[in-house]
Amino acid sequence: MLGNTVFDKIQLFKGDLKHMEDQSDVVRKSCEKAERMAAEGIELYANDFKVLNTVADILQYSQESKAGVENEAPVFVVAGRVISLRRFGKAAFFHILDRTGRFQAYIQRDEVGKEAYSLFKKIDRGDYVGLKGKVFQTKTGEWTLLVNEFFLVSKAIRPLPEKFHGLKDPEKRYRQRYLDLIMNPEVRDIFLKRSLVVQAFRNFLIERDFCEVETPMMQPIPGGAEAKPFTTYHNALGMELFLRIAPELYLKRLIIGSIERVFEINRNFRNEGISTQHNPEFTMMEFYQAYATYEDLMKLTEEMFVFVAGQVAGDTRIVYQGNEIDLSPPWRRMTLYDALTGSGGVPSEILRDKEKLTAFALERSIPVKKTHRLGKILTKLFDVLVEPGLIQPTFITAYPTEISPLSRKNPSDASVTDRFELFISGREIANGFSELNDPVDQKERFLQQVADRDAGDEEAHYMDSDYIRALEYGMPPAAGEGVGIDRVVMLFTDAPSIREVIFFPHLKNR
RNA sequence: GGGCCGUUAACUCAGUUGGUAGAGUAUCUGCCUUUUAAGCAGAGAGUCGCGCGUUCAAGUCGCGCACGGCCCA
Repeated sequence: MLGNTVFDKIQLFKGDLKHMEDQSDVVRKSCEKAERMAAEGIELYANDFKVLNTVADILQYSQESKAGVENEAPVFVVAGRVISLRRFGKAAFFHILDRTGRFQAYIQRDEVGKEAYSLFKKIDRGDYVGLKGKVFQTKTGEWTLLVNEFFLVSKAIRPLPEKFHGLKDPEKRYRQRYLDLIMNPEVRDIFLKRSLVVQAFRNFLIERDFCEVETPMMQPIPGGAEAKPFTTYHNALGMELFLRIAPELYLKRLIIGSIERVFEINRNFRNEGISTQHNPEFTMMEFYQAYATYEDLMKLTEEMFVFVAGQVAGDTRIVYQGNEIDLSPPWRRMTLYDALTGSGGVPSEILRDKEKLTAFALERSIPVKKTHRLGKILTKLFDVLVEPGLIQPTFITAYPTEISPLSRKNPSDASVTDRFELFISGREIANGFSELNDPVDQKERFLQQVADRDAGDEEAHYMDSDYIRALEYGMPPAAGEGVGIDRVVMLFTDAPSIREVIFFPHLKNR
């Protein structure tokens, strides 16, 4: 069985850990060196060094102090990883890295004493050390910690990547992200910014009385989006489960449960291709607000992005891959039909003619299947002909009802829904709509989806009778929206690939 | 799924028309108490991604496969 092979691999891995014979020469020698140190009574992995300061504390003090006051200077107690090392016999310069940054230290035998200095001589780049001392300025003016007491905190037995070129190979950067984070400061900045983006979205919604919740990641019926799900199996329940493709139907159950403003920031899973724009698991923020319409949400979205931009970039103008993007509202709005006939160049007279539209698409080698209904063909055309050109923030509205099975129909034209998608830099960033709260209409929409699925559309929605029943208890009018967090982070960090904003993007097994 | 490119020491990379594998960093030894890719002298370190083929001889040529990157669908 599959399970056995997985366990076999784990056993093999344990074996590798026990014996390091097949390691490289460098690692083998480091292991021997560490063993010698341990044999001398040196604690390689002590856990009693009490850190009192960060690199940021020292930097702040240095910036505020003036040269020549070192006598009254405070003693700092810091720890960090040695990331550079320049030895001069009886003295050395080195930089340490902690969570707040990097700082230079200077150690002299005459300052720390012979015993501590002989320990220091056994230190390698990559080791964690603890330092006590005061700051001073070197000849070149760099603020530096003059080490008065020196401790080994944790020994490394693998060398860090080369100090000047660092770690470049993208595959190694993703598989060993910790090395990427140590060696490439800009990578650390990207992920710190990601944390700020998430915090900003969260604060914005909490400020407006939204309640943050968590709904199932494992669902008996995958719903809320058109996508292929991952499947899994629960042994005790004896049932197949799906990793969620969207939280939508659960969040709307909470709206029905009178949590009238609700949001979730969490992972979705879609069993589809991997590219610079797609990871199998990605972070989505969805929020729902009772008594709001899709027009309210477009306005809210503009305000939200201005807020996030302010928190993260300090400006509503950002540069993404060479394009300046201006997030200041109001953003352009146009219907899907206008976009297609406008920059899309589709003749308006064929927009509702499936035959002619299919021919039009195939002429441009846009893959359209016979099973596709009109709405789907329109979006395929949009994806190729319009989307890449939507650099500045743009709301596209009035999506066909047949491709929007959870959206409320437009009151004056039932063929389209009160829905929008937000595009920035040629990519879909958000999707929102007035929610369909009529259980009878919803059931009919699901039935149509089931028919599509039977006709071979693997991405069509499933019938979710439990959700219909919830709607039958009455749901207030509401509007909801999903925001692709990874793509927003890409915008604010100028990242060309989604893999640059996800710590551990999925790769094939080695 | 298709096309192009890549995979050589722990890291970054050279490697000519096919002829016994190279550099810098890192490691080890010695010297060096204000360096910034510190410096000087010496030494060790490789399943050239994997397999098959062509050849007297393959890191190099051919075919297949694996993994990765970019582009296209």
